[in-house]
Amino acid sequence: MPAVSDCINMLDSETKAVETPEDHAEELRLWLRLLTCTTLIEGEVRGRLRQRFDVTLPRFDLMAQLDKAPDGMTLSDVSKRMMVSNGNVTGLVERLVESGHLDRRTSETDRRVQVIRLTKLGRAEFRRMAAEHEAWIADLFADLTPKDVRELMRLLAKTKASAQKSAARSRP
Amino acid sequence: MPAVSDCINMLDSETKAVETPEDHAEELRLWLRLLTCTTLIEGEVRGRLRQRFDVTLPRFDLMAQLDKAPDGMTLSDVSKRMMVSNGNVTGLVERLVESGHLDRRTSETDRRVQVIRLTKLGRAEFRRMAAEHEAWIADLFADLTPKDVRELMRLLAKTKASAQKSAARSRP
DNA sequence: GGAAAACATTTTAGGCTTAAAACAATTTGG
DNA sequence: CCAAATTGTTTTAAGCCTAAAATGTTTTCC
Repeated sequence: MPAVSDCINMLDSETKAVETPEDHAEELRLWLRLLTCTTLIEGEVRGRLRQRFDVTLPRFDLMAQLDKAPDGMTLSDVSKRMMVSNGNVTGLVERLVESGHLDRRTSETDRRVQVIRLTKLGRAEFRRMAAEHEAWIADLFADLTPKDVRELMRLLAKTKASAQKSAARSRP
Repeated sequence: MPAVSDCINMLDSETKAVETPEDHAEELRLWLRLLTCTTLIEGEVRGRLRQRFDVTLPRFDLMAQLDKAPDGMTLSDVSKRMMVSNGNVTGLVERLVESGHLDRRTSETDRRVQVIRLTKLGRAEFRRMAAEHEAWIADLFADLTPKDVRELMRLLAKTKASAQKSAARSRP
């Protein structure tokens, strides 16, 4: 039979991970910095889009998706690509159809599906905005060298893969 | 007097930046990847907070700010730290006071100012959530080596500085 | 001292966002 | 074939978020 002191030691050692949890302060700081960068840039782009073109960022993002898909996309496609909820897309599309930027029609092969496309107006306006938008992004990242950009791309790819794995683990 | 062909060449050369704009596709891709990473992680954290603690991410973020400030913060401080609008904070605080997590009082030295603090309940609940939250973040970044983390920190610091400079340029 | 500027917060109006439930159409498997 | 599961979208209820205007307070500076 172990002595009392042994029991205490065993307990301490067994529960160590709980009592003195590992230090993940670095990862936490990294996450906060990542979030700060994104929030900063996103806010800047949002403001410039509003001031310059009187358009919201979500509308711009949706149009950007459609610009890459001349044959149109389904609402589900858009929702997955933009990583937003289905209901969100429904509302966004509604307003963009209303303003004449989007064309929405029910698929002829599957009546559940709505296919949306940019209208001529929508495409023209998007192209005009996209050109300036690209210049803004270039300016926001202007202090990064090409090497910095490559390195960030690599590390963010790794981050994305890591996060996706973690997300998959959390819902089997 | 220059020949016609010279005029054309001059025109081409002078308008080159407009006609064949510089290629900033790399920066654009970087921005999209940055945004994807953040959205992915943010969505994951949001979902886990909701499922595990029935709390929203903005509430958690606000409580995190206050946990670091035992003497409380003004609404403006919070608004700047969280990089959200003033009105947004007003609403968030209202709901957290309502639920008993926050204490709000008018400053005695400046009657414009509202000072908010975590209540005992608020602090206890936050600490409980924060412990798990830190583990989630560690897991989401699990595939990054310590060197990756350091390098990302460095590059994101550079990115933040670059974006802040660009933002300052755009509103003198 | 008092008008004007600056500041902190709230209000307003509109849009964005989500999760969950509801609905509609298609596919699947007995 | 047809009931059950799946898929695509919309609806609902609640909360988040912003920009701009409004309100109340303090500071500045003639």
